Amino acid sequence: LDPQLWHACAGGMVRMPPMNSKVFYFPQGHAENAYDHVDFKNLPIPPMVLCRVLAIKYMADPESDEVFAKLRLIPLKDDDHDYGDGQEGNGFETNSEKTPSFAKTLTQSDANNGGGFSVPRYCAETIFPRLDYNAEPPVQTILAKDVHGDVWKFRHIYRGTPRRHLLTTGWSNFVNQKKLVAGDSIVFMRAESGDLCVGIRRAKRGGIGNGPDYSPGWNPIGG
Amino acid sequence: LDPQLWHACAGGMVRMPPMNSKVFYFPQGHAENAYDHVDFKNLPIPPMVLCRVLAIKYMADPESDEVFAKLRLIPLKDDDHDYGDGQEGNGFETNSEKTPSFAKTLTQSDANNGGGFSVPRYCAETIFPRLDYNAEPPVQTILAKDVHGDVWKFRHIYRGTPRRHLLTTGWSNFVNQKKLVAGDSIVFMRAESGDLCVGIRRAKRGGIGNGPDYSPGWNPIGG
DNA sequence: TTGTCGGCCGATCGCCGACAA
DNA sequence: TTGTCGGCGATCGGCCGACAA
Repeated sequence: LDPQLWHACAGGMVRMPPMNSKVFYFPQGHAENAYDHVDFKNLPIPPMVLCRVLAIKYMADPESDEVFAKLRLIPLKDDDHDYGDGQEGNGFETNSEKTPSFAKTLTQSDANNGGGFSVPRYCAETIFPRLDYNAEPPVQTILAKDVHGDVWKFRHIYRGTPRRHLLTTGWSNFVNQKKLVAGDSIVFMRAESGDLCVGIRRAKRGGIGNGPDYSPGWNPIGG
Repeated sequence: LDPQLWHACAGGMVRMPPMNSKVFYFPQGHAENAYDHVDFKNLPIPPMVLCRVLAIKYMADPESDEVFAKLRLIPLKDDDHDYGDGQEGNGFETNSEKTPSFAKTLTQSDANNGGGFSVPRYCAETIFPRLDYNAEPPVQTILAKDVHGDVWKFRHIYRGTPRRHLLTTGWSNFVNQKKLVAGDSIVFMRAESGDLCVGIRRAKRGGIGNGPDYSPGWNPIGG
């Protein structure tokens, strides 16, 4: 999976350590994420372990398209305090080689069957391929690659009074295949190759404050 | 799973040994059914083992509804030749306590989306609940339990010129849910309780002589 | 007796601009 | 600028008898 698309899907809050950098590994935090609750109090496991990042694998769930990463870590000896070996950055990757991307939380109208997708102007003008506004109506076919490399086709049209950008034909198929509902988010990104990519973020369900009422809104990524 | 429905789905060619009867177990035949090919030539396993049937479990695949059975066998000593202990029948169960059942291979018209199911007269008159032919048109709702105990609802009508029995509303839903195609078979059976039951037999696919051209036809079971 | 076909009617899908937040 | 709505035309599902094998 392309790291750029991975970061676009993960969102700006997610930072990854650079290769070969040093990180602290928290066994109990890891366990509590994977299981319900694990009591480390009586186990001979240190609360944190200084490690070096040997490998990073950017991945996406084949079913839900949700992204995650696998890190290969090797523990460093306690007395291995060579903080300044020059090879590594101390901070996180800033993803500053920014590829333009855009996320929008789906409204009821976006997710409704029989509806299209209302494309925020910023996304259409910044991320999508140039549209010929002289045509009547201005319309084009959009191809977008998802995290698995599958290509999705959409009809992109600029119409209505007042004028707005819409995805029509192909959109409802995408919603159904990906099982998207209002509150989920869609991510568009223009890769360095020029290809358009599409990813999704599922709304958190069932948690406190994550009821059926979602918060619609849009967020330029890493702005 | 009701043994009667199981036998109706399995078909008249399938006979099961009675409980406590003696059978020969063929390890290599078993292995070749489960795997591709197993070479027993250099293994210290006898070609057949005389066993006693301790238990029979009639089952159906949760996905495909296809039926199969699990037998619990215990090997008998070689010198255990008490053939005549009176408890057991020597032959197979004849399923002679016959519950009326009927199987039909689905035609293109049966399996087509948007079509109904053409009910052979014999099936409608022998298996289905009595239809009031004085009504205009003669129509009733049919409930049929599948191998999982799930109940399916069909509209059974007698119409057309010349008159014939059809399943309309509810049929295409059944076809889609069960992923039936032309060439598969459907089995109707009236249980001792009076309940109507429905099972399916998938057409063998991919084997020699099992091409897209199926052999339509109908077969009263155990006739 | 029953498999297949064309007709036809109603439901649904999905594209549209109007309108207002 | 964009979320929601009602309108409406096209498509599809699915019930029907005609007809012939």
